[in-house]
Amino acid sequence: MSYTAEHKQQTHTRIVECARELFNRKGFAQVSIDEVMERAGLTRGGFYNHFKTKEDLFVEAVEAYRHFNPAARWPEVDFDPTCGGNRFAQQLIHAYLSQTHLDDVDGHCPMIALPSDVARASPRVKQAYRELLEGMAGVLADGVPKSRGHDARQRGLALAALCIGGMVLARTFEDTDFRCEIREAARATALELIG
Amino acid sequence: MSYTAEHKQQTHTRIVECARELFNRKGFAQVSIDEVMERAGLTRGGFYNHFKTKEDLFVEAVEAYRHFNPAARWPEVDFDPTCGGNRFAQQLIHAYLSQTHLDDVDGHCPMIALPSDVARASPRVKQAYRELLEGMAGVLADGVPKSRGHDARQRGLALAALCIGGMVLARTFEDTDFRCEIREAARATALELIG
DNA sequence: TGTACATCAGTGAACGCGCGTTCACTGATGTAC
DNA sequence: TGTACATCAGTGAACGCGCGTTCACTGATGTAC
Repeated sequence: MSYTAEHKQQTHTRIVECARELFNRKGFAQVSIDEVMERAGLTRGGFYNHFKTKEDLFVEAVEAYRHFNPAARWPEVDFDPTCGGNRFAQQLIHAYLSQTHLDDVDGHCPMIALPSDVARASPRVKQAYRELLEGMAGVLADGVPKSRGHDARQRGLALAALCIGGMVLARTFEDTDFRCEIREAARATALELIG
Repeated sequence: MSYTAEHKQQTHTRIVECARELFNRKGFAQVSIDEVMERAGLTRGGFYNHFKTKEDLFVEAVEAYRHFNPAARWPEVDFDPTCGGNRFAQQLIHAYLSQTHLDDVDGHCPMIALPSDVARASPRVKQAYRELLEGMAGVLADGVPKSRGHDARQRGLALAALCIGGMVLARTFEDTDFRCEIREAARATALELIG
């Protein structure tokens, strides 16, 4: 029976995780399969035991981020799952636009690192990306104070655009001060909007 | 004396313009020099009469956007150069987050199309990108009502992040309704913030 | 318990292709006389 | 005005390289007996 299914699954997951990190760093097209496999401690040829094409790997790499634990990723934030929607949205904004997140290139949210790659990719990749965005916008929409009469979904999408846009721009530059300035600017306005 | 300097300059500009459009559409790495030159009505080899490397073309393509006329680009907006800073910022937000801009892939602002490419490019490309961003944030900062006691530069950067983030996200998807929903959400919140 | 075997995850050479860049050339152009 | 010439923008074949993918193979593993 050769190896166990579990062993294959572990290898598969390891490849996806290495790919996700490399795509975050360098973009989809700039990462070779050789590079991914080497990082996973394997060689080129084995890739096709796990994936039909490189594009399939892209889909799984974007999907993979959903399984991540925000509490583990942003240890400086005390995520409180029992608190109300507004408090949770505040915590998300705080963590998403944190210096920790900005500095953790491997761990970047794919929405920050890969929008232009996704724009050129297959519908399946776009779908995985959309699910991430709807998830984030949903959490933010749940945090919009009902008293103010805003369209919560609309405000949630705008807040997501502000958070993601702020990080996309901050990530683009090398100047430490400018990166931080953009991040802080987006954070201050986002927190003000959520009230 | 062969051709005039003016003739060479015209060809040079034509190549940059074609490159800018193609980079907007497909990203820097996904566009070949063959493709750019063919679009400009020339052949491969001539490229190196005009540029030392492909990266040099990238710098000029990002810089090129500064020379564009917003009134020509967004004909549905009555830009009024004599109006106050606040009105002008409103007009910019309206035009930047317009359906016209979203649909005009060739004419997209490079800040929307190329952030991840710029993040991986040389300092010169980053500098050209930063100048675009500072320009946009400056116009927006000039539009922030002074009465509210906000840090105008900070608010200008956040508004730029919201506008750019909204367009980056909208651009990522194919679903017409979803694209429009994101764009409108970002526009409504941005206009509300500028007051 | 020990051994022979079937499986298939993983290997690494090879293929075909496209790309950035180089280079020897060509021929349209402006100038000198 | 007309012609011979020098220039250099533009041409297109060629080079070297890296990539996605294929394929014949190998050898570690779990199972059957």
